[in-house]
Amino acid sequence: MARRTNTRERLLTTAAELFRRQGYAQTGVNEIMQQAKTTSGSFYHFFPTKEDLVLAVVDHIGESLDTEVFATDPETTDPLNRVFNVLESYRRHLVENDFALGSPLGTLAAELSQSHPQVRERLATLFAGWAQHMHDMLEDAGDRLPADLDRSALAEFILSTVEGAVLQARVRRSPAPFDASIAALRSHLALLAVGSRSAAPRVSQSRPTPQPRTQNVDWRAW
Amino acid sequence: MARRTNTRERLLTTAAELFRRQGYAQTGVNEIMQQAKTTSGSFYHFFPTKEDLVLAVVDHIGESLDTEVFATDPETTDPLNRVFNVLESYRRHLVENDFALGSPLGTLAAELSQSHPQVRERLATLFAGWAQHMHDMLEDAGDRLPADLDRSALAEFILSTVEGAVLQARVRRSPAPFDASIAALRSHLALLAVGSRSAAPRVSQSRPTPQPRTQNVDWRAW
DNA sequence: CTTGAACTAGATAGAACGTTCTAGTTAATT
DNA sequence: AATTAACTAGAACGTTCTATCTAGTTCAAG
Repeated sequence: MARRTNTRERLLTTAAELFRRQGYAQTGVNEIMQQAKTTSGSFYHFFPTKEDLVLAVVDHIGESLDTEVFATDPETTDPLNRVFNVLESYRRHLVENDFALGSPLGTLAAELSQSHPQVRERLATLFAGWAQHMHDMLEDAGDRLPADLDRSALAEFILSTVEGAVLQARVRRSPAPFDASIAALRSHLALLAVGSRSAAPRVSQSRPTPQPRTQNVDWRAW
Repeated sequence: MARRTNTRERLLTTAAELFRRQGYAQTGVNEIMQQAKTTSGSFYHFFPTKEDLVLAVVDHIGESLDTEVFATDPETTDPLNRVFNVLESYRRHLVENDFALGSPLGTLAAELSQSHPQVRERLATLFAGWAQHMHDMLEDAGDRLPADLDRSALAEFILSTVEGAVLQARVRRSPAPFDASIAALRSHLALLAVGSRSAAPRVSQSRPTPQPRTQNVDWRAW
């Protein structure tokens, strides 16, 4: 039976944004219904409970990780540039929304991982998927990183850093701690690359002052 | 007027733990009252609203940052060891509570930084204080780190990493992503130290298998 | 002993919440 | 045109929540 309306989709995307902006408990089903311009009849036709909705939202986030965050940018062939383009997309979401939006995974994870086991399970899968995507990029870097480097561990490290960096930026309402964190990550990868090659790229240790940037500057640019 | 009972303190510590374990919205004042063995009369005698309580909890967390997390351990004089002892204390809280407790700052920050401006402000101060403490330790490391290294940025980087690492560990219910993140942080500091000295410490790039550890092993041990 | 501020007890109020229910309307299928 | 499943509308329900209210008890100070 083909779907006849887009109400379900409207509820899903509305809820996704509201949850990301203000959390799960702070977002009432009434608010979701109003903003999605529908009523409780439709809401409960598509989602038996509010928890079913958040589970669908988590799945939806999982899809957008593949199709948006980690969508292979054909113009960026350099794997390490792709790594920092992902981080840059987190930064863009922060500043474009005045630090009102958290990380898509992080906000729900912090709030629900204890009380909603099903949500926690799916988020765990998505975190693992995120790290896997990052791992693949690091693999693609080939011999530009040391052969004995644990790329899975490094991927989880990068995930930790970006989640914490978003959190700090949100609370401080400033891009500074985010930028400092990502700059240090750049420095780390540069140092690793130094160790694995004879030609040593220059690594600035001083605080960067990031500018609006285009997509394909060199990954050591900040 | 001297305080005659410890009810206020009981409410405060009970709320602090419950908020950290299950979040602000998930924790009702009834649950706090019951677990603190008092009634609503007392609750609202000390805290006019639930928000006043969480503000007091945040202040309480701020104090315990100074007195517990960053209390100068007199037996650990090496500044870089002190850095990783702090991170180790986060790990201990995680495993000793089966990943049920989040970071004291992180849990409230993720949930309330958008909807409760006063909470957000105080948390911002505490994040800055955390980074300042960390910065001081890095300063204490003196010439073991490069002279031109931005120690404030590095401190914020460490904070980002540990907050994200706790989040990942909570969601995955495993210490592995935490350990991977902290190991990478160790590696980063080691690499920085390499660059600033002639004698190069050995840095293992392979995944660590952390053991229960005593306080004063060398900071490169993992 | 009296007074009064500090504190406690617990019933109850009043709003907000997620959810249910009945009565529809819409549109594809036969 | 009739049928039927998909979907919508919105009032109402029952629960849970924070907060209030009244009536106390306790205890240090005068």
